[in-house]
Amino acid sequence: MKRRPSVASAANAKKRTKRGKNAAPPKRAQKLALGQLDHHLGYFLRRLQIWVFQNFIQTLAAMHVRPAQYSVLLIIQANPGRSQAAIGRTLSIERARLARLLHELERRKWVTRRASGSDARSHSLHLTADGEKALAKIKNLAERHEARLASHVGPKRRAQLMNLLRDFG
Amino acid sequence: MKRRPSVASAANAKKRTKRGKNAAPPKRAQKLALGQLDHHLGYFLRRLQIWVFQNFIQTLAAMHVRPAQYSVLLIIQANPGRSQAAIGRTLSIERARLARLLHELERRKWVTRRASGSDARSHSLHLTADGEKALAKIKNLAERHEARLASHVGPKRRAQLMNLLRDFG
DNA sequence: ACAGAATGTTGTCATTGACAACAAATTGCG
DNA sequence: CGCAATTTGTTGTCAATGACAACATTCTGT
Repeated sequence: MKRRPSVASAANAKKRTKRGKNAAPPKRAQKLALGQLDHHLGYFLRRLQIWVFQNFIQTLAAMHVRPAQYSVLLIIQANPGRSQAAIGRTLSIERARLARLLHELERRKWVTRRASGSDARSHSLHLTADGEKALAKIKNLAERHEARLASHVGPKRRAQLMNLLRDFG
Repeated sequence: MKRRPSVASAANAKKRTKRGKNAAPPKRAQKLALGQLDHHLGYFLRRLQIWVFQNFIQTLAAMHVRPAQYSVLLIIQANPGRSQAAIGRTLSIERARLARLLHELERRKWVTRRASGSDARSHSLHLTADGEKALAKIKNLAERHEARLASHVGPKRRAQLMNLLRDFG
């Protein structure tokens, strides 16, 4: 910050007013008007999405699993033997990023990549036994996360949001 | 990718089958099963949020405004003269990031930072005349974005989502 | 008056999304 | 069949973002 000579004026006399019970809250608690932001779905969508991801990451911190990794593990479990391209299409993860993400999962011995019998370019992805075990633990934590989410937004609101968001692909 | 000798087998004979109208779609269109992902609000929340932000960025590409910049401009317009700290608290933008974001808006002559009369540490933020003009254009584009969003998710669903998301923060 | 908090700045690091170039393999089409 | 275009996976790079630490300056509370 550029430091400049103080320009203190008499204008801050009102700061000395002692606050009655309906007066303004202390400065650090003030929230400002949202203006037009109040009419943008994306703003509220993003705020909740950030809350959800942060809670997920914290809740699963013990397993060091991030949301994208979790989603890839689930998709491999539900669709064993598929290629990176198929998984990337399903989750909208770009090829380059998925390749690096899978390197990490392979390094941890959770995922194997075998040669595909039908297409020598592609890998056939499977969970290892370790991967299945880890994913079981991870799913437990993910359920805890989902419960916290429900109590944060309200179970009813959570269900309504699920319905609205799921069936519109 | 590691290149290995082809292991072509007879197993791909079915690839020659000609597809009837109910047969599987071509490989590149296949979507896989979601597994447990289908029960996670965060997954669907994130997918829609990504769609919204990408559409926003594309729709406002002519003005080179990103979502975070837009939100800061709106908050300054709705609350002229406030400090960076107040704006950061409202939008949950971290101090360091907001400082750099405002440097950029100041460089573009959309925002000014005057010395605050009451607190020599803080800046008093205002839109310039240029900033007001630019924001008017930006708001027009943002309305176009919001209309596209409504036609993507359905106007009714959009309204329901707004209600669910807005009044719980 | 003085310790601790707040404000804004700069530096650094990790994650993420996007894009380009590449080798190997497959597909499509004449 | 033969060859161009496409697909698959890999690596490299860049920009945006979020997080955190250190710092000088200023304010607050007691």
